[in-house]
Amino acid sequence: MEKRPDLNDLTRRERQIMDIVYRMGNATAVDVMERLSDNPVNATVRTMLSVLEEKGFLWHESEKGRYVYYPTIPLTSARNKVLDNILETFFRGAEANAVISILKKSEAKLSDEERKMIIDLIGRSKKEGR
Amino acid sequence: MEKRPDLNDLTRRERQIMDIVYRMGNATAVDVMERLSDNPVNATVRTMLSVLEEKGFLWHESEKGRYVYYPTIPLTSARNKVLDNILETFFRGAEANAVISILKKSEAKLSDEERKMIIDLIGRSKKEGR
DNA sequence: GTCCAAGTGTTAAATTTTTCACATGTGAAG
DNA sequence: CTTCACATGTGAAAAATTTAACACTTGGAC
Repeated sequence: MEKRPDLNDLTRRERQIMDIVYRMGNATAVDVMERLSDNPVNATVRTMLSVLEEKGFLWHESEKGRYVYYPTIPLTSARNKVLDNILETFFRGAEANAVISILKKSEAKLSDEERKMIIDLIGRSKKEGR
Repeated sequence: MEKRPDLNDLTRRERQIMDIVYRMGNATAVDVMERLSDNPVNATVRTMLSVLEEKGFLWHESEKGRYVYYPTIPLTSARNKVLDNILETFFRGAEANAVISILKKSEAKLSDEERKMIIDLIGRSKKEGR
């Protein structure tokens, strides 16, 4: 039975690396190395990338002789997963705080559509809730 | 120079334990042990709790001879920190998706005040943005 | 084709994390 | 005040993570 990759099982270093890959969309060993604050040696990073691939978190394609790594779990799934997690452990019953906190950070960036969608959701909650 | 505790520096086990403590508000060794899915021995958990205390993530008080552990970083700070992190690495430019995703999960749970506050924030963004 | 800079895989060592056995301390009941 | 169930602290082994040395490939410039 092959275990499905779960972002919660990552070790510290693995997590740092996956964060970089998600942030960039894809990444080579050099990309990752450059962004790690404690400057590990290139070979080190490559080993970790291989490990992550073996564990099923990454896959790569070879482009002009260098490997470009991509996450196997798509960004959108990954972020919903992690969001669920922090809601569950840090925001139970305080979801509104999360929403408010995010909105404060991104005030000016909402499109009209997004605004509408959010207001819709709130309206619906008003009807049902209390 | 004493380093300030940073939730991003946690090892895997440490993170599991801190999650439990945050979830419960406070916790004894037994509490933690019971909630760890792979049933480590009691002494193991206690060692980890000591380590976490030494690193500055927890403190304890003794209550009828047993230690009750509390996070040093208050829940509200902690959750803002982790929220920042995931917004940064997973939701850049897609903050609205985060908001929508949260609202869908907590539709009925908003108080009138919260609803108002959220709508306010959205309104403000409308004025400034575009 | 030859060369070189820049890749890669592998293996083993170094370090860190995690585990647990064991000795010791403590509160409450009798 | 003795006892016992249930705490705690510690030290050292075991396991896991992380590092890097070394040997081998590969693409592109010449």
